[in-house]
Amino acid sequence: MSVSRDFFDRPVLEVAPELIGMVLLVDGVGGRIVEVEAYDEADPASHSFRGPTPRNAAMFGPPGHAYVYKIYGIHYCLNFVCRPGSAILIRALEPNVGLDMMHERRGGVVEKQLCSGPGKLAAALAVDLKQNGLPLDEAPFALLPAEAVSEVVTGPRIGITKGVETPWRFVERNSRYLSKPMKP
DNA sequence: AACTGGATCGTCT
DNA sequence: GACGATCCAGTTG
Repeated sequence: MSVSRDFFDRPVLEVAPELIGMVLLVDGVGGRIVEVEAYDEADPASHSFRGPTPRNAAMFGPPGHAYVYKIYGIHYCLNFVCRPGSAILIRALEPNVGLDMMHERRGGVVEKQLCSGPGKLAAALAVDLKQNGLPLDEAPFALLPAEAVSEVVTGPRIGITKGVETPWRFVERNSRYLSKPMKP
C-alpha cells in the first residue's frame, strides 16, 4: 500500500529525510530510496524560484504528485511535489525489484550504478514526461514505507550553481548506491 | 581521484 | 542565444 498524499502536505525539509529507506516502484520496478535533494520556491537553485511556467506547473500543483523534467536535452529527472513550489529530487536508489528489467534498460552497467544518479534512475525505471503530474499513490507509482529506520546524513546539493551552500541533500549513511559519496 | 569537454534540446532571456 | 537539479569517456596527476 502506497504512502498517502497527505504525507507530502508538509514542509519539504521535513519530508525529504523521511523518504530515505522507502521503496519506490514504477510499474513494479525500482528499489530503496537512498539519496534525495530538497528544493523550494525561496531557493535560487529551484525551478520554482521564478514562479510558475508551463514546464514547472506540476511543482505548483497538489502535493503527492510527480514532477518530471528533461535536462541537458538528454536525461529525465523525477521529483516528488510537496507544498506548492517545493519538491524533492530523487537522486539514487538501491535497486532491488525488477533487476532484469533495469539492466535491460540501462545496458551493461554493474548493479551498483543502475540507479546511482537522477538521470540513471529515470532511465532504469522508464520515467519520462508521460509521468509528469501523476499522483504517487496510484499506478504506475508505488511508494512503500521504510522497513527499518535509516541513518540519514545531510550535505550540500550536487550539480547546481546557485544555492550551493544550502545543505539540502539527504543520503543514507554508508550506502554504496549513491550518485557521489557524501563529504566527510 | 579530480577535472575536462561533448552530447543535445526545451525553456526562458 | 545561452544555459542547465546529467552522464560518459577521456586525460592528467
